[in-house]
Order: sequence, then C-alpha cells, then structure tokens
Amino acid sequence: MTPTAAHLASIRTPLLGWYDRNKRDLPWRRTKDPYAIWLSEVMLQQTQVSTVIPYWERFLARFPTVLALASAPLDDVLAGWKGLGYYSRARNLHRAAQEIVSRFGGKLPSSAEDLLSLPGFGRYTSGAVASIAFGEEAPLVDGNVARVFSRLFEVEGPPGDREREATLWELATLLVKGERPGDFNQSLMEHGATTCRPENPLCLLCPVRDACGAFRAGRVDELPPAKVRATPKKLTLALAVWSHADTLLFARRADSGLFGGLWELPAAEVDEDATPEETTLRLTAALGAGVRLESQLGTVKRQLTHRDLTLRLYRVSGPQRPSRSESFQELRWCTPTEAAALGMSTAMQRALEAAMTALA
DNA sequence: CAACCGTGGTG
DNA sequence: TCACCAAGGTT
Repeated sequence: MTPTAAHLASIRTPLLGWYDRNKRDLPWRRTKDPYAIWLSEVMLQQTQVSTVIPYWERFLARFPTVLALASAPLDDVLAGWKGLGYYSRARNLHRAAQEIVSRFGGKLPSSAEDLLSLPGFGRYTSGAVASIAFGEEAPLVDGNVARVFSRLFEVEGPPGDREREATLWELATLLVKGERPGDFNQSLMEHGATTCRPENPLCLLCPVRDACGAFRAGRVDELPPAKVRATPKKLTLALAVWSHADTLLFARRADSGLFGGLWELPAAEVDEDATPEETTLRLTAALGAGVRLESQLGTVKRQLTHRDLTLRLYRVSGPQRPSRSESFQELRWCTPTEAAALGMSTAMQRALEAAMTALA
C-alpha cells in the first residue's frame, strides 16, 4: 500500500476544499482553546455529535479551564458527565487535567507524543488535539477515517485486524502532511460522517470519487466489512430502596468497572434466578448491615453494548441504618432533590424513577 | 488481543 | 423490535 504522490494529492486537495465549503457549524469549531477542543474530542468518542453538543456547552460552563477541572472533586466531574456514558472518559479527563497542572504548568502539551502520555489520550485523541488545536502534522484514524480509507484504497480485513490498522495509520501519516493538518483530519472525518457513510454513502456527491478504488470496483457496499460483536452477557442487580423520613439511601460505586464512581441505589449482583433469601444475603453483604426485603417494587431493563442489564428494585429495611460500607466508596441519605444532582447512570435514573413511582 | 466500558439514534 | 453503530481507551 504505497500510493503515489499524485494519488495522495488527488485526495488531499479536493477533500480540503470540500470541507471548507461543507463543514458543519459545530460549537467546538468556533474555538481555538485547546482545552475546549480536547473536551470535544473526548466527549465525541463513540458518541453522536448531536448528543455531545449540549453536554459540551454545559460542561465547559461548569469547568471552564484545565485548572478548574483539575481542582474540582471527581464527584462533581462525574455529575457533569451524567448520562453521557463511558464514564471512564470523565475519570481520565479529570486525572489528565491534574497531570497537566502538575507536569505541564496547567497548559496542554502541544505534541501528540506528549499528549499520548496522559490518561485518556490514545493514538486517536493525541493526533486530534495535536493537529486541530496545535497544527501539528499528526495523523489520526477513527471509525470514519477507517471507513473512508478502506474504500478509497480498498484496504481489506475486518476492523481490529492488525495489518489493516497498520495500513490505515500509514495512510493517515502520508496524507496529513501538508497545509492545515487539523482541517484536513477533520475533513476526513466530516466526509466519513456525512458523505462516505456506513450505509447508503452519497457517492454521487463525493469529492474524491475519481480517486476511490471501491467506487471504481463497485465494492463500496462491501467495504469495510462489519465488525462482529459478541452477544451481550446478562447482568442482574438487586437494588435496595431504603427510605427514611424523606430520604433514600444512595451508594457510590468503586471507581473501576461498570458505572465506576457513580451513585446508585445500593446494588448487589445476584444470580438471574436468585431466591429472596439469596438476594437478602447479597444486599446485606454489600451494605454491611442487616437487610430485610419488604417487597419488590418492580424491574427495569437496559441494553448496554456488552450487557443485558436487569435491575430489580426491592424495598428494604433493617435494624440499623448504615452510614458506611466496605463495598462502596460512600453511603449517603438523600432527598430526591439532592439525588438529582448526583452523578448517576441513565440506567440508575430509570430505576430511581420506577422506585419513586412505586413508593408514591 | 479480546473483553470491557453507555447511550441514543437509525433503518 | 432489533441489530448496528458513533470523532476510542484501558486492561
């Protein structure tokens, strides 16, 4: 895979021109603040543009600078991320901000190489920030670019294939060299998102159709091959709905794993066909306090990428109201209003709504 | 390197 | 309804 200089130019120039004429007016394209651009790149990972826009604006207003983010409690950062998913992104963002303060004097390093050393900066995000915010000729490959290249150059192999990935990064490295590397990288992604789409690509409107191997060969529909996904595994959680006065008991999960660092109705994993006795034991162990199941308040189901999640709500009580537990970072009794400000997954919000409805 | 990590949009 | 997917990173 060694395209000629002429072939590269027949892609680079039209694509950049097309981008200048057709790029969407996105809020993070109106700023030159590296921190704001970094934030957009992290939020956009595996997430739709339309979903990100309101989050980006709100988060930036709440944490306007690297220093503000670094100084904030993780709990607040996760609350600002509430509902966006992939919460390790927020934990890594927070850690990276603190490292930027301690190692780089509070300013983002400008090279992809330095950025790569920070939490949450992989190859893609390092290249994106270095090229878009700092003008470095740093390559990037995301899902869009992979699709665009696999069609333009007829790169074979399924997503994840080692040789395929190496080829894609080589191509990105060759193509990014030239004027306005940040805009060029964005032109690749914008093209993939709007024209060279996964389904029903708009080849008739494509600015680089003449250079496209898949178009010439009539293979646009078969490149790239779809990724094979594992079937979701079942995960059943028993949730304790423990009310006292006008409050409910909430717990903050450990920082790693599913919903790491987020608040929840205290949860314990149970077997899909767990008996009430087993459920009682699990919740008692989790809370470190004797628990009695009063009644079942309902069930909430959620589909995650790798998990088929079932949340079973149990109204519980016990002889002693717990205030600490080994299983959780923190326990807290909260009114509904207070709970609304906590960092909580959408799944848990649904469960909480179901609990409140059942209790009302 | 395969598994893990969320959510909402789409056909 | 459901499978697929969207500007990935970590372990």
